[in-house]
Amino acid sequence: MSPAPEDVTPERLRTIPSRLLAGAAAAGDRLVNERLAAEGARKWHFAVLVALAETGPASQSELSRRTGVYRSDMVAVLNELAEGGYLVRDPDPVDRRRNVITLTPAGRDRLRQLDALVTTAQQDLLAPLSPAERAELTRLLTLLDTRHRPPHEGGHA
Amino acid sequence: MSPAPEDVTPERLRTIPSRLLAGAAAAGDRLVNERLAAEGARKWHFAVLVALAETGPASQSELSRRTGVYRSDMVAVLNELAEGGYLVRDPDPVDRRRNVITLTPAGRDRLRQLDALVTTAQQDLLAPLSPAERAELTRLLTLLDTRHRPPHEGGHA
DNA sequence: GACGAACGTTTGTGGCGCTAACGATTGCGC
DNA sequence: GCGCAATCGTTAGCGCCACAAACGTTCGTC
Repeated sequence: MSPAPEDVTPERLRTIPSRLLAGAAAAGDRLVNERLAAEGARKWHFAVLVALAETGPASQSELSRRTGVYRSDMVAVLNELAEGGYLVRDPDPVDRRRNVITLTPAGRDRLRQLDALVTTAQQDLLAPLSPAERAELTRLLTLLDTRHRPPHEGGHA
Repeated sequence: MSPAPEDVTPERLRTIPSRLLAGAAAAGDRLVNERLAAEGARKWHFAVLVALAETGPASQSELSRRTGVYRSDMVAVLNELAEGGYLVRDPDPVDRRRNVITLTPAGRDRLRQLDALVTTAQQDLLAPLSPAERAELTRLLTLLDTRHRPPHEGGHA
């Protein structure tokens, strides 16, 4: 026990890293969401489109692992994207438990559109920082993220 | 099958600052919450206790501004803390619209207890970083936070 | 005395992370 | 072959959190 009577630092709340992180993350989410919402999209839509564009057609559970969206919630996201004609969901002939999700040309266009919005949102978010500071922040956050990863999804390509 | 030249970089999802921020913030929140939950508390309880300890008795709306908890949600938080005997809620004699929230001795003890938990959680969160990196991260996050503040609540105390 | 604003409170909404369960299918051990 | 555990997509639901809307009370001001 360390019995310090008046131990509370002034401005204590503003110095707690997890609170600072939460605040900055909220600001980033707000920026991204309001821009995507203007086009009727949410960040998950973007994440799924990126994942599909990066490595081609994939199953839902693979998309779930790569984007961080839960398989339960992935269903609705894919429904919405399919309604917009941005992707198609076909049963996998080689494994009939799975669906094969494939990006359509419209989906590629949509991705380019949303990507532009997300990119400018990032610039606005990081506007208070110099280029060197942005790079350093990104580096530090990547360190934290890779170190504090949820259990599964380890190594393979 | 090869995508367009202007297309997405591999690992694009892992390089988006708002996503990195969200991931790190989630890790921090998870660490803090699971420790506080072990004592039957949540981070709002801690935030309110800190605010009260820093500047003494305050009204609910003032606590709301200082902690970032919405006035609507503040009600329940104060109810829970009052049930535990950590603070008392009295009508303000000089302005009968307000309540004066006052920390009890038990509240001070509770604060010390929770503060210890939160502090170790911060250490675990920042464990992957060197002391210099932790300071730099805190500095950068503070810059982002102060620059991206919600509208109201400008300067004075 | 009327009016607009602030305060505390209740109620509701939507996003998000996560759990539980279920039917269909698969691969594995035997 | 056959049973069994695991995987996949899906539905339903919970809890936390940020936030909006509305209401009665009270204050300040005119």
